[in-house]
Amino acid sequence: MSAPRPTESELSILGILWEHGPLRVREVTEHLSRDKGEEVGYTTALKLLQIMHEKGLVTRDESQRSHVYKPAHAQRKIQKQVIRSVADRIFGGATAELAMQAFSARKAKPGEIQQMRELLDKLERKQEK
Amino acid sequence: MSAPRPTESELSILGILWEHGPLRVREVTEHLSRDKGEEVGYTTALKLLQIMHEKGLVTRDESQRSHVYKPAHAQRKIQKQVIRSVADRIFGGATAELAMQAFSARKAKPGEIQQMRELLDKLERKQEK
DNA sequence: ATAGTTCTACGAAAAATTTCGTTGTTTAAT
DNA sequence: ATTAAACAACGAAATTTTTCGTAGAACTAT
Repeated sequence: MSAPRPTESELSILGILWEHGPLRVREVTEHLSRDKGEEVGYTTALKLLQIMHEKGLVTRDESQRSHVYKPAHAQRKIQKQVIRSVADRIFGGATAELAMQAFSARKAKPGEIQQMRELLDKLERKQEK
Repeated sequence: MSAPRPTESELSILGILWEHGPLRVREVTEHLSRDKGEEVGYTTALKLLQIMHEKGLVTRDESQRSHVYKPAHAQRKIQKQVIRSVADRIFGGATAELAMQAFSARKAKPGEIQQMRELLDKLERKQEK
């Protein structure tokens, strides 16, 4: 029962749910509209969430009249899935290359550089064994 | 005249063209089939390339009967575009986070770790100014 | 109670993307 | 000179994804 690959819109919704916790359709609609800079219809968001529910991409609490949705899978898991897909398509599979491009894509904060250094140290230690 | 955002299939084709140089439709078809693990029709690939040509995603040399296609934009440019899109959707815009996930996605080679260290040094020096 | 609002469910329209069949032309082989 | 193979162009079918309208149930406030 592996999760089907989310579409673009579905990824947007998952992003919203991960960032802003369990949400009702109305709230998802608002976030979606804001992110997109363009009004999104309520039933549009509803339908998307219903489909995602069928696919097993989200779970929902139906105890209240307005159902409350949350992602069915860990953010890390889906992120990794997408990274692999992108890497395979346009980086020739080179995730390290992807990582470097990503780091250069926007100005890094000092904390982020430090964090990356620590990651590198950890990876290196793991290798030496 | 900014490049329209490529679809998934279009990205796959761009990936092939970047990796294997200017190609004819037949060759693209073969790569596509191989990557996908499933036969792709010749006219399917042809049509995609024609559409990409209309959109300005590829250029082609028509001096020979079988046209030769190549990407219209630098690999780096499109890569960055996709990275931003992915980061905004499911990383809350955090490209640094995306980078770290990517680096962990597959086992890094020693050279890659070194390369990333150098990138960090460079970025840090740039910041200190 | 009645009217207005909010919600789910659902089907189907609309739009976007991908796949394919046909046609006519050029090249290659017999 | 015929026949066969390879090609571009094109339209349209097929599929996938997104958007929307409508109906009916549940809740709210008068």
